[in-house]
Amino acid sequence: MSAAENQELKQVLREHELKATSQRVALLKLLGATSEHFDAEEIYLELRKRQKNVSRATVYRSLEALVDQDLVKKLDFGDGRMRYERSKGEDEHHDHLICEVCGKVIEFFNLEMEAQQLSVCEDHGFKPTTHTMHIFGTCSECQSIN
Amino acid sequence: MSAAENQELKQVLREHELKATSQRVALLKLLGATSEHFDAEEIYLELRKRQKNVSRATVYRSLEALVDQDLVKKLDFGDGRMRYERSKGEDEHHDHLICEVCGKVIEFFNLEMEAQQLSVCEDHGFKPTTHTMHIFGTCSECQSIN
DNA sequence: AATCTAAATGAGACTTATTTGCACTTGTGT
DNA sequence: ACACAAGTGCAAATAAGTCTCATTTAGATT
Repeated sequence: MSAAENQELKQVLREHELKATSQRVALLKLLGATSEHFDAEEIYLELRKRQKNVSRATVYRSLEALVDQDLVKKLDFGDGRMRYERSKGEDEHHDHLICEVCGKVIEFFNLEMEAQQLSVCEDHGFKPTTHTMHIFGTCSECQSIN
Repeated sequence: MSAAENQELKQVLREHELKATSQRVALLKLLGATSEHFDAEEIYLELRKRQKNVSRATVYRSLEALVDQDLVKKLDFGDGRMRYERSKGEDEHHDHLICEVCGKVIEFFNLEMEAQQLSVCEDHGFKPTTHTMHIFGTCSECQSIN
């Protein structure tokens, strides 16, 4: 259906020196359509449901390529597999609240905190490249269900 | 040699309803003697060097038991294997600066940052249990070597 | 439109980290 | 000393991700 969107995604890929294969377009479309944080296996299964020809290897390789190009972000929630999300606009960095009950992930950004991080790095003469900040706990909904 | 330390560690284990086996004592002793962050394989190899009878399965199972009892902390530096460190005194929480060049891990604690985290949680009606904050980058030594 | 070629893909074998099933061993309470 | 649940060792099993290599394809070239 969304032939226009497809063209757009192909263009994005080409701008990043990546061949615009149907697999990559489908992958980008999938990640773009949701704010969920899929793991590689979920992506693989979902793509299979939609278009037959994708392999796990391609999912992994495409994800790596897209992460390299900052089109996709790779997240580690500490449960043994990586999650992926479509990168939002430039530098739209955020951290995560992760509900241990329902698994929901809430994104947040806090300037003060980022500033504190830089200050800590300075104190140690440390030059930061990236960071991960994950707060685990119970989200408001799961608290009330309780 | 340190018969006294051994007794002490056995006591600690018993207080946590864990049988004080030689393997667990050795494991605790190893982790207690250093501020390094070992992975399971390193622990396994190191214990083997010291006393013959340990298996990987036991290392993993013991670590799990010790983590459950908060005697040991399990850390995820995002490189595909878990690291372990002996828990320090009560609530002696800290976060990590991780050098991507030499792999060194620097621990830090910043009260402001912890406060900010609580404030973020409050904003979202989120009840936190734990969090991980890892800053990746280049440590001062690796910067000067450069 | 047909052709060319480096990049990408699929299938499946492989690796690495961790878990599990099960028979055997060992702390520890009595 | 004894009994038995907790703990252990071994090897086989998973799980996530990587790699090899033969085949396909996007996209540049004619």
